[in-house]
Amino acid sequence: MNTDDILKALAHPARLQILLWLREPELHFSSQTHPLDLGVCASQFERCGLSQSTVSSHLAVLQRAGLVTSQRLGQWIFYRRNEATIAAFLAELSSLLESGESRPLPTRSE
Amino acid sequence: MNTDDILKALAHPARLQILLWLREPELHFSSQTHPLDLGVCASQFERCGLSQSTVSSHLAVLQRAGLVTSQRLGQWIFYRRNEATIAAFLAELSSLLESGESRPLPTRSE
DNA sequence: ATGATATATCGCGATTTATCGATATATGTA
DNA sequence: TACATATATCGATAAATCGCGATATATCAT
Repeated sequence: MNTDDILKALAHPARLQILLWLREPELHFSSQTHPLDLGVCASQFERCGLSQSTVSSHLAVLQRAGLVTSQRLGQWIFYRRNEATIAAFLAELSSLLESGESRPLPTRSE
Repeated sequence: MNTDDILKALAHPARLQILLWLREPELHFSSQTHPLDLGVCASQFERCGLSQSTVSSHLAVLQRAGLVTSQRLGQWIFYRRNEATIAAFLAELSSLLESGESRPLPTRSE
């Protein structure tokens, strides 16, 4: 888990969008004929408006950062989020960035 | 709070390093003669190995992203973390990226 | 006013990233 | 085998980012 690589991977709107779409495959990719449990077909992400080759390149960046995994099934390659890496990254980033100050105690309301 | 701008700002090791240094000013900038409550002098960050102009540019990126604020005092400009924005960003990123399993999903304004 | 210090901005070259079309590779089908 | 489909890779161009020195601006001190 390389935090710098992940931050770079997230620093492009199309790549972030892909990760967000993959949070709810059944909502965004219901048109896919194959079961969504396998993942989402690479070609599905061309809906972001970029060409096939560009989308392929973005998926490679996400995969190299460890944010997604892929699985070939016949001619198709299905992509899924790598929840373990995503969770580890969020934990790491929070740990790094969060204020070191001891938090003010919550005030008791009524 | 623009999540995309913040992600881009964090996607450079020197800028991330500056934010991390600013978490504990008394630990990293004890050499500063001025009180650290004011913030940390811009020139202090040249310890990352980059030139004065480059450091100034990185500080401007952090400030435009809302991650730090600055305060002029005489010839010096003191930088501090903007804890509110940092916390809001972390909350937003977690909300966006965390696994959507059995959880209401946020909608994203482009 | 002069000079010194701190920071920002400008201008430029170097590097990286983004994007595309074309092509290569892998698989499936007839 | 030949053809179609899905994806990756290649080559080129464009755009963005990075980094620097030089310079401008603002403030302080004398």
